Amino acid sequence: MAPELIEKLHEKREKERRLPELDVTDGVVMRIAPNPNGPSTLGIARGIIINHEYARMYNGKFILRFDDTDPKIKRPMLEAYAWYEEDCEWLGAKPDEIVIASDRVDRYYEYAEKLIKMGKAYVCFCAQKVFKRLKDSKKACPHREQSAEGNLESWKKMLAGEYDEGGAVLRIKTDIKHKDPALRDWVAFRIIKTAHPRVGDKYQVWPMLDFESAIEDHLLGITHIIRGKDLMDSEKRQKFMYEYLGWEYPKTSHWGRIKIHEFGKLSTSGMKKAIEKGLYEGWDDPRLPTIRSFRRRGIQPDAIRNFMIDLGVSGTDIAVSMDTLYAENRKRIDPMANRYFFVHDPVRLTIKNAPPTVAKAPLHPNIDRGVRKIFVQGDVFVCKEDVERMKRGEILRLKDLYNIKITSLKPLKAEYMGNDLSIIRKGAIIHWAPVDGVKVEVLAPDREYKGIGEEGIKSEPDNVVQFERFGFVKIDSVNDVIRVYFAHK
RNA sequence: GCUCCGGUAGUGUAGCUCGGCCAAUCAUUUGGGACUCUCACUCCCAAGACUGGGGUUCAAAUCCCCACCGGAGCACCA
Repeated sequence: MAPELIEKLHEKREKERRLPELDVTDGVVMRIAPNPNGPSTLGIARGIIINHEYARMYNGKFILRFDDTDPKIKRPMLEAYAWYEEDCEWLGAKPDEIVIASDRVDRYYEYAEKLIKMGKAYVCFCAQKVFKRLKDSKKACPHREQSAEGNLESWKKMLAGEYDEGGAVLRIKTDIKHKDPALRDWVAFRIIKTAHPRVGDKYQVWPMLDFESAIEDHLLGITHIIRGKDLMDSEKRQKFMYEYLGWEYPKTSHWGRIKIHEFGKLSTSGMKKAIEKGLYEGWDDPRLPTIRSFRRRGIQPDAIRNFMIDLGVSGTDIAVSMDTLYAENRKRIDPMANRYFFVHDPVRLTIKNAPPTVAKAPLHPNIDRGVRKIFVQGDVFVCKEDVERMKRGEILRLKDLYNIKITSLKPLKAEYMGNDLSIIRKGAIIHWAPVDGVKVEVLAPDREYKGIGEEGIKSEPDNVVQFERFGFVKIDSVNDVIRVYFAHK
């Protein structure tokens, strides 16, 4: 192909990977604002990657902000703060700034007071159900008419801890008759007496996401917000505040629901429960869609990044398959992964008349990195799956070793048949493991595989390798038993 | 019930702003083939879509209306 044509192809491919342009007037400041009530998941990685990518595209700023303002229901996890930083960095999205909401509660109080004084917020003592009934019929509650002074006094009492949990909330006045019920006089602060994992019992009055996020986005100078469409109404609620305070709302766009075939609908809290019950080994269990898990399985950050950028930012609800991510990952790890034999559910195969042989198998089929030498004298292990397909009298090739003829199935026996490569045909080559091989356990999303591998696997801790005819894996730990995490086919 | 958003091949996506160059892009997937001592990689070939109905127009995936389908919000969660 002509070089200029190849050039053109590359150009085209580059274009695919780009996100749609942003409407930029004056710089770009993006943020990802998770609640650290668990580690980052694939869903949050989308937010991290897309927002960071936009900041990068426009030489802007990328901020990681922890919206950890609920010490009770979605209680933050102390370790998760550092995990988020780690995961962002690993994904190639190192934040330029990190902000923690629970450090800045006093500021939120200041703005609350300001809004109360402006007559744009009021302390509401209605029971939740009572208010809902009023709101649904477009009726104001009696507390809405309280004077600014009266509200200020109640607010101070709230802060002083004079009310019980659920006894009072601060509401932002919007339009109680607004046609959209989701926008009518929303809650900005509520009382929570549970201690916060970071700041303890310093505060008993906590802002709701809509309030905290509204203030922070302004203070941090966020120019563009890109997030899930579940937060669409949040924008409409916050815009009332922005108008009262004379601020300009960032430009926004929202993407749809993302569902991953292979993982179903696992929420952070759902995963937490399952881990506590012992169903999973931990947050980085390979069966969980957390970034920590992907990292442990040998999924490359670039693969995740391209995958996310390819998904784009459309408002459509999408259901994606991990196959696409795996294909992306395979392209990256195939050149670097050395090849080894691993036999799961091993069956001992006795070979008659075989001369002692040193098998020489290439570490990589396309790149010359030398060979692995495996000494074999007579017997080897083969996969139960392969045994089940064997027929008596069949001639097979033990890959990189020699040929055999199956002479018996019940006790599995074979006969040495020389080394003639011309017998090789599709489906007649199987892999094997030496009888003195190492014990290997592979933890895969669907099951755990136990078996025997060749000695050389020991020399690859933390590396991604390919177990031939099995799949790509990452060597997790090397002890008496080698622990391995399965990546994909 | 009220409010909002969206519907391009199996899956995701480009095209829609400013209608014609769209018999619709790219990737993945699936099928076939080549190569190969892996069911991996690479390469080649093929398959497969504008939700439906009206309207505007010389011309509609693109603009307008209706219908249908999907999703989100209406929390003292984020």
